[in-house]
Amino acid sequence: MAAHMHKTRRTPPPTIKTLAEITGYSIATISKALRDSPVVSPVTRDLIFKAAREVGYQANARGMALRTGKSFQAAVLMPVTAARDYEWDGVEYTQVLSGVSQALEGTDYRMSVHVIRDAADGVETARRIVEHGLADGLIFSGILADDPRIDLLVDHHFPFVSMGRCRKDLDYAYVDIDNEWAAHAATARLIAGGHRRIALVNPERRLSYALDRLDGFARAFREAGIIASMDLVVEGDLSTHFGRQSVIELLQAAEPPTAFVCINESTTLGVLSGLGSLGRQVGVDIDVIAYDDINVSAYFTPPVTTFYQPIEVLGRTLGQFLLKRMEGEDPKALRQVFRPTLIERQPDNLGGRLA
Amino acid sequence: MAAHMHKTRRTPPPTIKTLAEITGYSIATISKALRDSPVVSPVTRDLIFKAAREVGYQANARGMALRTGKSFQAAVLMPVTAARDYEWDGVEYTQVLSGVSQALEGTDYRMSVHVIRDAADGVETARRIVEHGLADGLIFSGILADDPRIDLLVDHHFPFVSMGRCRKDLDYAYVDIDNEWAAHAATARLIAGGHRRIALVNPERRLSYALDRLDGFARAFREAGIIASMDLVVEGDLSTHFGRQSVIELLQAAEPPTAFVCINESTTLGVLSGLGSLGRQVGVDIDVIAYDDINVSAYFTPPVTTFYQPIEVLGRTLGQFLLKRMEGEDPKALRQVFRPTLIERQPDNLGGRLA
DNA sequence: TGTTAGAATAAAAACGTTTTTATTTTTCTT
DNA sequence: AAGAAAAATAAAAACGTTTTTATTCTAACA
Repeated sequence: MAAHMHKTRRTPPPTIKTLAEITGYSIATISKALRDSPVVSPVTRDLIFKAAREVGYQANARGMALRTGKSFQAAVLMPVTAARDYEWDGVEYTQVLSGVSQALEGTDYRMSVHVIRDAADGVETARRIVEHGLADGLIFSGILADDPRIDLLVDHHFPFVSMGRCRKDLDYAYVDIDNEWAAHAATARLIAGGHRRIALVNPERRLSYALDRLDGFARAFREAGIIASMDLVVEGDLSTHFGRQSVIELLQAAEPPTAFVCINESTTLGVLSGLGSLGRQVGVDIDVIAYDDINVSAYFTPPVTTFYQPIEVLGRTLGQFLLKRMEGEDPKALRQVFRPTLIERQPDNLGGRLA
Repeated sequence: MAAHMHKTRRTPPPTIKTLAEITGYSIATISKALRDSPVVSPVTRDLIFKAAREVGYQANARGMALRTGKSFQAAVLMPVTAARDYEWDGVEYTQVLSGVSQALEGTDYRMSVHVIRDAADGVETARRIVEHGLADGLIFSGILADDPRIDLLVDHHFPFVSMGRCRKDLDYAYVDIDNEWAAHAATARLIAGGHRRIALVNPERRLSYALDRLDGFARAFREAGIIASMDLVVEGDLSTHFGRQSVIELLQAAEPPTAFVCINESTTLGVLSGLGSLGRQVGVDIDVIAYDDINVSAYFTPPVTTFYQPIEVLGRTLGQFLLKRMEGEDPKALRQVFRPTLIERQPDNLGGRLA
């Protein structure tokens, strides 16, 4: 299809020196003009810009990098579980990357992705990035209640934005989902539907948002004046397998749950699969409220009530915040907590039989 | 937990010049020694390495980059659909990134991810990467039957490995899944089970692997001496929504399908959802064979037969090939086609009633 | 009409490498 | 033991910027 224009690319790309020759100014003036320095007169500035546009000048990133010590890289730590069998896990990360990349569009920054296998790997990678100047800023998620990466970066005054908050009171920029609120809302909804024995499928407790969810869960019971079913809280990786196993175990309890609050769609699929294999029907024998990562809960049979927050928006905010942070903005001004929206797909009251 | 060692990092990181001062050699000798040049004597080489190890010397990437003109970046083009509603799409890309990153581990290369919204964006991004030297090599997927990116990169002698083959006979490195084989195997299995009217849920026809699948589909019928049900081939994005819609439309046909071959798990979930809403039971009224991206088909109710190929392995191979390609290896030596494995979860013969 | 302050521009140095060229040292010939 | 060849090392240049310092030019002042 493409008519071969074959731009016999033999001329090296124009540099600041090329512009100097064309315009007759020195490279120092060219550099200052291009960076809009006030010391260069407006008329020469325009002249130089025109020339730059004509020859299609693009600043050489390597030259800039060496001189300034910057890398023009925004690094993202992407967690990937080592467990071979749970491949769904981490799936929503494409959305994060997409969002960050959107925010970076049009800037000099590129997005580099560093895959991390576990928490220790994450700290190690963060340290390498800081000490070797592999990037000018960092974005990461999976925040622990006490996250060594945050300590490290705050210590080194390295610009970063975390997706999630730790439980320490430090000055850093973050973007988060209001997990306490969401867990509370889900639990309260089920309690209002008549449920008393509610299971919470939660991540490992060292994760900060696991605690947030526990808090919300407990608060809903407290506000209703009911003893919270803390014995029905299970913790694990967020795999489909884990969801399925949890159901099978919990339903064998002496006082089994009549409802489930699930942390993500992966576990939810497992929960539904487990319920199906035990012959329990969602909406009849049991209610399920989930958290919608990748917008697919509508297709579960039956569709379940979820809380939904498009991750891409978080990603975009992360990127925007990081840009500002790298320009030196106060981290305390760069914080945002998103509240997911409730999508009601079921009455969540076992058809009213519990009310 | 962490005892604050607080490495009052005031000394700048050691450079080649530092090593020169320590050892007494010139920076030229240091550089050559570190790069294992044969002109430097073994004894001084060892001396210099020892010193380097002692002070923890790490070559400055920016200096190297400027001098050599390389960027030490391996770029990956990550497609993200603009469509707001289909968020599952592209989900398996975390596996690709994980694999590539594994291959790059321990090398000087970093992985930079460029998000692309559509085919045109992909070409544009590839061009920018080549012309501005944003990376030393490129990995991308979603190969079109006639893919302008491949033409562009071959033209410019730019190192790349594609995930998928185009339909032109060019010298380039690729990693692919044997889609023709897989589609053939799935279709043949259903034919053997007694099916005659089989639907194929396929991607858009401009994608190279859509054609591969069509070929395999048609071949299975041809080999069985049966007229292929080409009227039951549907093409679209690979969203859950599309899968569901396809089922609903196809089952209204005069001669509706008795079986479905699905391209990925996202569409499969849609297909199952559609079947469920029409009251059809998989394994009873209809058979479904799918392609397993993210290893979650086991949890569908009922579990369906799939072909499975861990994407991470492809990613790792992509990375390994790219490294070799960047070192100048012949692209024709860097080609691999993976055959997925069949995971039988159903008899796929409608309980024998068709045989 | 010289001085001089300020504006505009130029020159030079620096960032950390690699590579080309030059110099010194060692080893081999005879 | 002198000379040449080979081996080892050093010096210098270069990559493309930015920044600091130096120079030139213009205009204002006395």
